Amino acid sequence: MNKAEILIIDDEPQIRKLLQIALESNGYTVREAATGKEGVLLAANHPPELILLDIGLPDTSGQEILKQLRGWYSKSIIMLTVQNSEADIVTALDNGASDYLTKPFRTGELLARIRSSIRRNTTGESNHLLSCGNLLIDLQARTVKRNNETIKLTTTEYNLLALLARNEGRVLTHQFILKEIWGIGYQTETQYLRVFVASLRKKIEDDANHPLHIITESGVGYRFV
Amino acid sequence: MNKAEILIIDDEPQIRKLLQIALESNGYTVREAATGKEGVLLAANHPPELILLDIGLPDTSGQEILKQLRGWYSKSIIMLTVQNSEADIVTALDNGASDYLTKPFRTGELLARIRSSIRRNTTGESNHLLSCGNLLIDLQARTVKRNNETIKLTTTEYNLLALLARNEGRVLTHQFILKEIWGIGYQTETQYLRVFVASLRKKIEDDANHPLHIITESGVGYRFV
DNA sequence: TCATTTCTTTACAAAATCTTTATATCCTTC
DNA sequence: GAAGGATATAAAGATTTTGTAAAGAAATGA
Repeated sequence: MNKAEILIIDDEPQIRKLLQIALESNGYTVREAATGKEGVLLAANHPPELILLDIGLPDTSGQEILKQLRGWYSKSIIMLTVQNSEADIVTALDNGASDYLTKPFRTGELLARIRSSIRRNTTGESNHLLSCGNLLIDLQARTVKRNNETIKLTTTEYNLLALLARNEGRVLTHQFILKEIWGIGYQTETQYLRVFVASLRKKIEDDANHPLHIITESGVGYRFV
Repeated sequence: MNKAEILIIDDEPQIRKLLQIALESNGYTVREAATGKEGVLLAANHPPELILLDIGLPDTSGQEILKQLRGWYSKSIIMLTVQNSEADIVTALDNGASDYLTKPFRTGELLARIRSSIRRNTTGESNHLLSCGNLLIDLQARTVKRNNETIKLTTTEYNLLALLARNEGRVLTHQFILKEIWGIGYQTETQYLRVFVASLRKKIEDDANHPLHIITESGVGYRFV
């Protein structure tokens, strides 16, 4: 069977070793690079299915490498970050990162994120039916069903949900969402977002206090699962 | 009752007269245009159920008019041709004509072709009976029954209801509905829509204040269920 | 032609949605 | 466990959108 190739770009040997073991034991083929330069070269010669990129690299900043890669590489790039680096994360997502993981990370979460990222870029975007648990979003009919019952959403609520759902599994920054839904010029109005996320949760979550669909990524944005 | 509208675009007055008599005596409403330009204008202001288009027009060639119409008009267009013009016919079919008739034509064949063309584009090949709760819409007969009693609708009311019902469950935007019923150029006249939705609701809903069939999607359009 | 129906337009009332403010809650860090 | 930042929620205006009635214009049919 074909093993998906994953490229790790990180300067810390222990992290690389840890990732290698976790990934290989789960059926992935792994390549490693200790520097950004080396990583770009490897990616160019052996385009992998997914790249794990450390945000803090010694030679060139991870952000720089990310931009370079995004010049031609269109598959998923997951950033590896340390805690409390929201600003870096937001920049990275703006630069085209697919997702991020905060060190130290649990293997389960790592694998889940990788699976979801790979799935996302293999499935065709053409589908207009998004099904997520008890939710069914029909982008063509512009309707949303929960447990098979059509629920009533306002224009903004629907737009927001559709945006999140189209990017299932991926973190969308506050700024990005505000730009998409309200337009440029509203990118600082994060309170709008909170209000509408709250009302959406009331309508689509079983328990709005423990949301299963719209997940808060504190300091960064929201994620739909 | 509700008569389907047919637009004739032909420069010869005798042909128009002949068609008009044949069609009106068979329950159609007829509009006439002597030039291609005039025809396009009429079609845009009163989208008919079907268009009869002469292939040899004096101002612009019928082929040109056909292409223009097909830019936005999706129902049937039957070309009227003279004998021995196979090449023209092939071009016309390539340009999106639904069918053709060779002059001189027998009335029986004309009516048969028209019936079949209208049937094809009103029903999407299959059923022409839409049943929704206590409503029964017959797209071929252009009648609507509520609780088994035929109710009286104006042409516009019927067209609107049929459009909504054919797209059951799907949100249709104001602009789309206006374009389909009133023609391109009416896409900002949302007030027309409100007036007609109100009068439709009065006729088909049990309680017009709590409509079950025509649902308002605020800021977007209407949905039929 | 004239009466009748249907469509268009206007005006205003009603409802829904959005924005803003205020306050509560959660979470991280010290 | 207290402080501070970020997030959640409720509820009040403010605004936009929708519904309805009714009058004038146009089209239709006898």
